[in-house]
Amino acid sequence: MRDLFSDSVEICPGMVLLRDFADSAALQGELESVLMAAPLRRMQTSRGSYMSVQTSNCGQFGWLSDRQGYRYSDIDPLTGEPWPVMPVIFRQLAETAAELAGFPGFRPDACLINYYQPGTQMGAHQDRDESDCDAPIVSVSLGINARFFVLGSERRGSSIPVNLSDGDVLVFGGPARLFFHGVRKLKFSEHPRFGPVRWNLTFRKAL
DNA sequence: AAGTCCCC
DNA sequence: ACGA
Repeated sequence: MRDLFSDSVEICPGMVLLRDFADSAALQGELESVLMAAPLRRMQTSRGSYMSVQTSNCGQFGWLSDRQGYRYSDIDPLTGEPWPVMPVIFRQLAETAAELAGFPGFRPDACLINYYQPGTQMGAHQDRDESDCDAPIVSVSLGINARFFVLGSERRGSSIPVNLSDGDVLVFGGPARLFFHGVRKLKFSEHPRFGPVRWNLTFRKAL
């Protein structure tokens, strides 16, 4: 497709960062529409504690966590309705980024929306609730900067730090598909359009 | 364990 | 470290 895009960095084998690849303003408008139909909520973990991030979903399937554990569902438990349709520009961005990163044919059926405010963090975890781990994960950052970190196949050990800014797209697949990763406690800063918050869109092939 | 707590 |  477009080998024209030069501002890409290989973080580790299977993990590619496309810097400022996404049209942040265009995604922002679609995001607002999605959230009107599927509002943000705070998910509970299986042991009863709450995640600091607030989440929603769009696409055929949405990621859920509650006392039953983690899973994908085609129904939003908050509204009882199917999740909002994945906007065309969301899907096209994810497919193009995956192809550029070396994962052609990616067709996401789920988009998890994570909302971070100052103080929000995401502990080290693996994305392992998808049936097809041959498909990569495409992660789009919007709003203020965040300090992302990557471990390996084990939770312990040293991490690779990655600064993620508005419009950055991180693709991880192949050997990095099941790597532990997370987001450090978000530091206060402001973005001209989004204000003092960060959004993350992660595209997956859930089923 | 996508979190919390506790000790160095 | 914990117990999933």
